[in-house]
Amino acid sequence: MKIATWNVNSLKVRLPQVLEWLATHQPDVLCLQETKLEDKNFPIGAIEAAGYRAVSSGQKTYNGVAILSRSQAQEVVRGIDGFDDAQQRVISASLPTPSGPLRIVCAYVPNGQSIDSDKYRYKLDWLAALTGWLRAELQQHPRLALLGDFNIAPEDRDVHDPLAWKDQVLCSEPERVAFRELLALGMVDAFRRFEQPENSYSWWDYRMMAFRRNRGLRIDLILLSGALAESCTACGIDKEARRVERPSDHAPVSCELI
DNA sequence: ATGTCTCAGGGACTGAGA
Repeated sequence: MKIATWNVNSLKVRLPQVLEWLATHQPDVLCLQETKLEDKNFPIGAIEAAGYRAVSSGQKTYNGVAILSRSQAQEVVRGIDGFDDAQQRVISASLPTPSGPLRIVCAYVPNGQSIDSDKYRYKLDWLAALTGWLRAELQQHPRLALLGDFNIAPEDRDVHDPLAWKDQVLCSEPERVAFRELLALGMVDAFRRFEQPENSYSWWDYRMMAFRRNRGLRIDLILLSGALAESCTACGIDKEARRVERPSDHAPVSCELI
């Protein structure tokens, strides 16, 4: 089965591109971030017409996450248990598979703005809460995949110009330490389990012709629990989705699970 | 290189967030 994640930067604007991508790539699961829609405005009709179910946790203007799936999502949970957060950034659900239930956690990690911002402190607190919560979730759901926009480039090879980005938000050491705390739960970065092209990124700033010059960062990730990582046979970034008319600034990332 | 895109408020543009 194929599971995927995509920061769409407004589902209202990006709906045609999302429907096109679903039709072409036929994922079993697609996690969306930055839907920027309240649940009552979610385009459920168009999604269902495309053959998918959807659960969402949205708000007006900012943030918002959703899980699209072929089969009906079960045990849907919104947010991080024990972390009071007005921002809609996490939705989780279970999906039946032949190998047993698959737990999907769709996350939109705070951007942090800059390392001297109060939003950066919020980002680090948020990541600590996510990690603590996931430790318990993994006990409950051993076949767990965490997909989303992490707003962290894990290593220098995930950055087009590591020197320019050194100690900047998305690349700073405290963020990378927080990311490694997630890995320490036994999670595996699916993308790095396979040989990949050099200079592989998932996000490029709209400005400065960044995409055309491939000046990007790899911040959209799929982390798999140990049990699931064994069954992963491929992982890749779909740069083509960044070449379409009116693209998101992010490209989708997907992986294959047996 | 504060250079693009999206959204809300409010009825043209500005500011916020990314």
